[in-house]
Amino acid sequence: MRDVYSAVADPTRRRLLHLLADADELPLHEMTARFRVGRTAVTKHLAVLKEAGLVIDRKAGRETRYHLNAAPLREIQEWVSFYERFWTERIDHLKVLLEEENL
Amino acid sequence: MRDVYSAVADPTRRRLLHLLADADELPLHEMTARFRVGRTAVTKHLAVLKEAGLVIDRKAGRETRYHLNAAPLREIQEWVSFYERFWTERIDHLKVLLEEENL
DNA sequence: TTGACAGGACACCGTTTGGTGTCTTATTCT
DNA sequence: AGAATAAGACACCAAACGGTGTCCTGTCAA
Repeated sequence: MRDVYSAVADPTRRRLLHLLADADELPLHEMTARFRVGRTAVTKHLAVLKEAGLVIDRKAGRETRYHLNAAPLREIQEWVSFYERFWTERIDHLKVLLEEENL
Repeated sequence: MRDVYSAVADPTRRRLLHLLADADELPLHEMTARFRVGRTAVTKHLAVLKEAGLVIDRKAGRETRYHLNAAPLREIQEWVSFYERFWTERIDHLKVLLEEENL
């Protein structure tokens, strides 16, 4: 099983997730058509996403269809939400208030 | 400048960010002490974080002190929040409701 | 002033990554 | 039945990555 952070680190893989977000289910060749890179490369990216649990694939005739599974992204959301307080501008005001309180 | 997603993809770099979140400012040697890897490796990781704008460094005497700058993480938060609706269980109920409405 | 400490700057190395091309198999269409 | 399409399975490659060790230069303290 693969780390969800590194799965999402690649821009091509993020684009793949976005395509799947709009389409519910897509066959490999249809996705490949929207990229400059070849089929083999796209297959590899989808394999990485699958290892991270971000996509589910099933065979339908001669094509392999992929489906989004966003659940593992929760880990990233929770992780990043921890840092939320650091970019809120209110933090500066709070700092001042706390300093005043300590005096 | 470096992609914030790939900057955060490495677990060691995420740990570095967490250390800085607790400490406001830390010199290199103090961070190195908390890792198994050597100083050179830690320096490289901090360089990556700096390229992504996630840390700010300044020289103080013979030590280099690092400070967290979480702002670039907003991009990740916004990106991941787009997928939030996919893991909310209410989405299933909404789907059913929309289907009923279309009939 | 001499030694210890902090860290920049390299050179180096094995592994992973993102990509290619080719061959083969299974499925669909005519 | 025969052609075309979809995709798995390899082998291969250059570049990036994460790490090391070594050398050199400032800076602080005895």
